[in-house]
Amino acid sequence: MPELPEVETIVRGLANTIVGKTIADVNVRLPKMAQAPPRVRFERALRGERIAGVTRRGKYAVVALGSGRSLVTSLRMTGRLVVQRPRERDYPGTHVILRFTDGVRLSFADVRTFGRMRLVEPGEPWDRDLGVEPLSSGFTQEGFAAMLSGRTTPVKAFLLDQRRIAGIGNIYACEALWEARIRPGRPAKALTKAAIDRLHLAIVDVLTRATDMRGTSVDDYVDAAGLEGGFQNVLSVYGRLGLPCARCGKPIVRTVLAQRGTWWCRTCQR
DNA sequence: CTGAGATCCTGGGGGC
DNA sequence: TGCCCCCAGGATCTCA
Repeated sequence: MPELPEVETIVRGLANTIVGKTIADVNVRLPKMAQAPPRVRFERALRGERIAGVTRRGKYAVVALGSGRSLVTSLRMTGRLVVQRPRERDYPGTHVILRFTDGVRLSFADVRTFGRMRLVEPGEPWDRDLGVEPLSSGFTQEGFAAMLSGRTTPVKAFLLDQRRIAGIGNIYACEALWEARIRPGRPAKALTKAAIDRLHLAIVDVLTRATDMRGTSVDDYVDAAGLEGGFQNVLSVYGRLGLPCARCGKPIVRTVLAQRGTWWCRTCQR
């Protein structure tokens, strides 16, 4: 499931390969996957557009177009954005294809069809409800502490709330809480200042290390070139039910919190 | 406002 | 071996 490090890796790959290209035609095989503003036709609006840049906001990949419009893609769990050479075979489950004038294609594939591409008008505040970028200077210890204060919600549920911090998903929420030695079910407001600072540091550290390793491939994730990431080899808790905690040796447990599988160490996460 | 629960999907894994 | 069932999970919506 692509979270911030995976989307960042995809976006960097796209920035290196498709910027400057011009869209020759667009093929939408599953209409719900490709949304456009009222009275705008997705395929027709994109035809002839030049790719001006590719950036990331939270877990969204944002393709800036020459006209000032943007193509915002949410990959959800199994979505893939992959660049393909001319005549290269389509990925299984490809629902939207942008073909450039040089024959290269950008394919949007998703076996579960939860992902979405959305064409956005210039200046449209599509990311209004997204919180702070955790790897930006705007994510401070003080700001984080203020967000947590008074909240009764379990700290893990808080980390998954994209309106507060944008980009953390289930894998990195579990990993950051383990690194900070905090029990996932602990109410946000019950964290001490020391614990808040540990968690702030752990979030930045985990996301940075995972991005450096080009993300985590546990099931479906691949980057824009179709390559897997490397962080799945160094996970501390996620998916490691029964395996020994790297810190204390006790077995990792799995519980359910906020309707999500939650892996953690009962001994060293308090 | 806040939080809980349902919903969307289908490949793959577990159980028998 | 084969088949069935159920689960994974991000965003969005509804409801209390």
